[in-house]
Amino acid sequence: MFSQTVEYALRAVCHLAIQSPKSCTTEEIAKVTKVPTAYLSKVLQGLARNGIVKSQRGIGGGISLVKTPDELTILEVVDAVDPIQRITTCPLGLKSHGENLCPLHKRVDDALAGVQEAFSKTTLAEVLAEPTTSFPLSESVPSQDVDE
Amino acid sequence: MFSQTVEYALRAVCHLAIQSPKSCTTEEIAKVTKVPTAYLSKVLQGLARNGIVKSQRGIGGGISLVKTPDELTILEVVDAVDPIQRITTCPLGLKSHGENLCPLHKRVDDALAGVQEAFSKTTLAEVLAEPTTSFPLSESVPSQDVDE
DNA sequence: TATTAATCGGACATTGACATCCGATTAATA
DNA sequence: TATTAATCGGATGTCAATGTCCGATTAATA
Repeated sequence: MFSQTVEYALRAVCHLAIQSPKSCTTEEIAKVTKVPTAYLSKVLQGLARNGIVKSQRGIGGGISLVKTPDELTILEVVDAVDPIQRITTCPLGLKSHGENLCPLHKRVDDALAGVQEAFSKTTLAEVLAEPTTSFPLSESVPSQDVDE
Repeated sequence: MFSQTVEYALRAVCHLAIQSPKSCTTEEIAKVTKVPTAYLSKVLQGLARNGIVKSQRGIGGGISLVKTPDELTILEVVDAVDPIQRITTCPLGLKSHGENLCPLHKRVDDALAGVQEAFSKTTLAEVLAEPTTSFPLSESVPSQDVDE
């Protein structure tokens, strides 16, 4: 239902949020998120083109978030790599339906709207802050931060 | 987000529900739903394998619904051709997450659950009964049924 | 200025979704 | 029993998503 690319992008952004505002190399993100390095590179290029991350070439370079984790929603990430396509006009091209979707397509579009709504209301910061026994990308919940 | 095949299957089942309990030929369904005939044939075969429709070869044959429209949900149709895959275990294979999804994957799975929930609550009969200015697969709302 | 560490972007390979075609099969009926 | 109307299922084609590889480019620094 969601593409592999969306899953990869979310993992990557999640790691970047954890490390924020530090930048990370593609290599490092790939290792932590278990995404094929070469493909992740393409995904990150997409995120960069759409203003979610910025990239810096050369020594000391890497990828970092453009926004802070509390300003960045899951929806923005999803839409950057694989936009949620709402149904705006009748897929059969029926003239009389136009903007006014028939009940069938209305139900489907409502489902899409629900996903969009849910994703738009969740920031990366919220995902990372949520108290839980399992922490994104990590085998254990980070206890007290050791040091930096 | 939803596959072309899901869209086609919903259209086909919708027409079958309108004609229910009559059976229709693939050719006829294809014409009304504007789906490529040969491909629709494959989609219908899938629906038949999964017990949504039954098919009858030979003269006077065709495709018909197994259930009545008020017993058949959108979810059953969707799941028959392209099942909504919930996230049951950590996609990264992290041992400690197991059943217990991290907040990131929990949000994504919640979105899937929402779609599943919505689709499971809508029957084909409801879709066709809903008062509206646009009727599924048709340019005009069927006024008084002419005759049969 | 040479070296090193990093991303960029183009070419290519693989796979699955979407789509087409057609001979085989099935069933009604003249 | 021959004809006709219908689905079935296998072979094939096309294209986008996924994934790999590598030379070009960029920037820090010794």
